[in-house]
Amino acid sequence: MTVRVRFAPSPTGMFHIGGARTALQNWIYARQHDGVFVLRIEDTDAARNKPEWTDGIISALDWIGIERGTYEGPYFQSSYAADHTAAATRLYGEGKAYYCDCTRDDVVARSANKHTGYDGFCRDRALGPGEGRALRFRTPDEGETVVEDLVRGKPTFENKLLEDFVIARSDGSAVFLLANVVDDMSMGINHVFRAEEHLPNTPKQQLLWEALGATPPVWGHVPVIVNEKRQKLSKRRDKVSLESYRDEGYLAAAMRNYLMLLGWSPTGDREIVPWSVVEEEYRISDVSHAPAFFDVKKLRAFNGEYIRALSPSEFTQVCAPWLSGTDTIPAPPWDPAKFDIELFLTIAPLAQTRIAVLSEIVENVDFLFLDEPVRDEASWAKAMKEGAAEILDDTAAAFGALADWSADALKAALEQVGEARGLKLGKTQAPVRVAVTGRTIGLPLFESIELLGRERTLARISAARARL
RNA sequence: GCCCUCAUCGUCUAGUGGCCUAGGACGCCGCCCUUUCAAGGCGGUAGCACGGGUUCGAAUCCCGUUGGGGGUACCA
Repeated sequence: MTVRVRFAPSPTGMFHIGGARTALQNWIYARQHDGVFVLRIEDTDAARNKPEWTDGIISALDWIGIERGTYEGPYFQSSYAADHTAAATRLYGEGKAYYCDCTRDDVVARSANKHTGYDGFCRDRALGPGEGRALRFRTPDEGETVVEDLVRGKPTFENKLLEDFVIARSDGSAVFLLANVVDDMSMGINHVFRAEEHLPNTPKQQLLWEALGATPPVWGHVPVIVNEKRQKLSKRRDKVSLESYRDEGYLAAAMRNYLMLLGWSPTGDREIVPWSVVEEEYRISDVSHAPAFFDVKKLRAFNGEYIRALSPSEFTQVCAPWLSGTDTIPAPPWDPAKFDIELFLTIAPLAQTRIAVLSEIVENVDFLFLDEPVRDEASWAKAMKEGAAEILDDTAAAFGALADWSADALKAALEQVGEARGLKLGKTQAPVRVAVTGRTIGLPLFESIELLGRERTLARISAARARL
């Protein structure tokens, strides 16, 4: 039997990092078993779906390593609507479903408790199809439904506690529970790995598989990812879109590595491992049963390590989008004509160990391409204290007289300026750094000044001096 | 409320009855290096939720308590 897994997102918003994780889990399982990964876009909620979200899903999958062309699909659930209604009709015809004209209010009014399920009011009323009538699946009154779950064992549900749930709306369209099962059946899906939030749906769907005469798949329900308050990541409260992390400058390799580490770890005392190791060692059955917190700080640390591991040319390549801007990444503050790739290439290695996300490259090199350095008032206030004017004057004179405009010579010159006043280099460099780069922190000063050149450096020092 | 589910440092985890004086990583703290900031090196901080069993022996097995999470729609 060929393993067939699927990833079935609905295009209702930006691509969720939790979705990326389940996609990866399914992907890995398929790879490990020489199976097939199917992408199905569940676009049946017409009110909330938008085509652009579908493109977003596909490109996000691409970015994370699930490249188009290497999987089956995308299929669109909306194009199988006829199959869904046919299944609903069949269930009705076989007496496994019945029509119901109760409104939610009716049900609540009869039950006293807002959260009680449907009470079966219409079970034996033998209603036919009609206006305002939804089709409900008739669940068994006895026995239990056991879910075979690769991560959780055998969650067991008492059938009598399963309400008669709606499978088709009054307009005839199938709801998620049914459509999802019908498509999985017709697409030959035999393993379903998804987030734990779907576990309560599983007995219902399993009943549907059986009622439709098929063998249910093997399930695997992975704990959800939570925020610092230990709640499921939500689009409203939390930063969850994969795209936003991408645009901030997280590397796909770091992101996927981190995502897989939520609830799992490779053998040995290691965490940062090549993707091939993950593909080889990852076992869905080893995934932790408890929800995991999405720790951006740790992601950042991972990303920094991945960045540092890049070769110089790779580093330049991945920085490119932030150096010019894209549709979703803001353009840098400098005039594009002033950008000098040679200067960037020279300074890049100094920046590589200093940034944790790629977007930070901009503030590290902007002084080279801007006509005027940025004005960071906090930095100015911190560095331009008493004595700063004299240091700037002395430095301008010393730099101006320098025969050899090199980092070493510049450093020696500034050291002399400091020594004359009994200051350590750490103190002396501060006003100069702010005058030249605009900020109190940044790349190594003398290398930066060497690249900036004598003319621009002296101009900036005197401009700062004039401002004091 | 009801159903399902889970429980090792602040966080992500290793651990599957003796290798545990509970290991690693992120974070945090300190020291070294140092022109700022990083990086790097060294060291430190901190945990088996609680209570009962079972056993010669329990973080590991059982029961209970407490606490957390998910679900409870004619959304997906």
